Amino acid sequence: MPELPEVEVVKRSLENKVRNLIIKTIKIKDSNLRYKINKKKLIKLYGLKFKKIQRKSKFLLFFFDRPLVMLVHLGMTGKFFFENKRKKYKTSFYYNLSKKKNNVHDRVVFLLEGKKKLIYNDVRKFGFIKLIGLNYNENVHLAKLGPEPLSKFYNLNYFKKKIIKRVCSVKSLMMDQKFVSGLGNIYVNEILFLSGVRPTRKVSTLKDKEIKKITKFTKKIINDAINAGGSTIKNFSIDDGKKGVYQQKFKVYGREGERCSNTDCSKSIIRVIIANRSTFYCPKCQK
DNA sequence: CCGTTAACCTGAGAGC
DNA sequence: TGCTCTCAGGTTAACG
Repeated sequence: MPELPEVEVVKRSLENKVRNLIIKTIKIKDSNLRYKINKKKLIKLYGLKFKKIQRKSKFLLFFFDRPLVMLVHLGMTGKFFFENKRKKYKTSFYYNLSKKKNNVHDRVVFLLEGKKKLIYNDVRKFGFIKLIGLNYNENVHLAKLGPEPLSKFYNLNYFKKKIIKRVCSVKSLMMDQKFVSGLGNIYVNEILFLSGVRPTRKVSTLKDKEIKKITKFTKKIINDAINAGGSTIKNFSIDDGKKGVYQQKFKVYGREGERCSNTDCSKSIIRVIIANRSTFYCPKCQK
């Protein structure tokens, strides 16, 4: 589901709600996420108090008043609900479950003090929750991540250095979390459109000027998307006022057959498959 | 090491 | 109404 901007919005939305709350009990309603939840490990969180939440690329790290870290990846459809007596808050990107009870995909429920709840809900179960130590940078999921798109290390020189030995398409490269961490299918499509670069281009053929555009528009789009509250797809209802609206700005993603948004272009957006993912571009504006 | 493909899981929406 | 098919914001094991 979520790429860097959405995970960042979840982090910001959740942090103030759970900070300093103590976990009373954890109910595992379905342990079969991407990795089976180790219940014996997870109950180490009983009695611990939530402190800060950190985001690393598409991962969330929950810190406590003990040296333990809860590592969460939302996969495609993972989301959090926060509930208090009066209200149920959803983090953005609510998958449409309008015809069914919306709690059938609750997987893990953290019962907090004051009858508050933090609920992890995940339709497709591609997300995961793991308990790790403070040396989280050595964790297998985090150790090999490339720089974040907003980092100063993601620039022309880095890009050129990394593509020397590679023969893949620019789309595949940017989806590779070891190259740059946090981008996904939507934002890579959008970045390449604004950069005027066709997703199928082999990285060896990229000109400096094009790489500069790609890094520049990466930062712009990711910043804009965070400021827009991320993108909300298949949304049914968001009741905490934090619904993401960046999807209104999509120029190519999901727009197969529609006219290119550039005013001087009359071509239609086409869709191809790259690395098993839908890829959208304008055949005229993207060279 | 690199690139590609399939697999993991569940539901929505289109077409018939 | 119901069946079948394709698609979905991600990651990674297995293979050449």
